[in-house]
Amino acid sequence: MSMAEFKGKVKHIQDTPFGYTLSVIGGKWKMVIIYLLAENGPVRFNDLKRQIGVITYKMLSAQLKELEADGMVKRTEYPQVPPKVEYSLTKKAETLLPVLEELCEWGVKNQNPPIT
Amino acid sequence: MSMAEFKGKVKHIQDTPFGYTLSVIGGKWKMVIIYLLAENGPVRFNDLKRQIGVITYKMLSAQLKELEADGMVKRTEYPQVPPKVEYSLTKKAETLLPVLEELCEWGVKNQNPPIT
DNA sequence: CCGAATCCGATAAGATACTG
DNA sequence: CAGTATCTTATCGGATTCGG
Repeated sequence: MSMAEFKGKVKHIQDTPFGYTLSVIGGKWKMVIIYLLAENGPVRFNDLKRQIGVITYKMLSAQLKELEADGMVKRTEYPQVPPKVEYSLTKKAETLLPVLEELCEWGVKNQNPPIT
Repeated sequence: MSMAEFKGKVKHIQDTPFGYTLSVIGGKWKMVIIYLLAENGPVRFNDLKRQIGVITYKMLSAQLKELEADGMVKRTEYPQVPPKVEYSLTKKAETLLPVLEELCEWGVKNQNPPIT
């Protein structure tokens, strides 16, 4: 890598705080999962799948694992038969809810806007 | 209108205002594109590609088309050689910027949190 | 030349059967 | 019930090509 290649190099979005936010909530289903966990409290795996509707087991499992790794979702396993696992939001995730509310409000205002 | 007001009323997330918002900005690169257009004003195709860094021509082109179809991005073509096309945000997209700003602030607060 | 479409191999996502 | 394993299908990345 030469000096010339560095010259005028733009800072990549991935390295910004905004990029961090996107890495945490930018997955295809992550905001939906957070939205539903916020509404319906601690919820079991299959319930969550039913609420999302079209997601597959594999995707839900993967997204939950990533959200857990990023400290957004808490996984609670109850040692019983049949197994019971509940997912809920962490405090960190709850600090994001007001912003998601605003995204929701933006949707209300822009989904079927009056023709002006 | 808040997220909580939809509790128990809607079966599928995609039919809610929040689902609409996600359909508009939920694509893999869409928030990044809006963010960069907001910061750097009208910008040309290849400049935008350079700023994003890792995106391919194909993806950038597709995402811009979808954003344009959703009324978020304005495409201005200048009839000259070599071709020049500038992309900029619409007023609709600008109403979303305060929310994106909050997502950015959330990233600032949560990217490298103190160990507690 | 710049913006963008095309072709193709690589990768991610979907469907569903299966296990502890 | 809560996930995995496996196979199929759709999407994406990268190079190349095209059109103005």
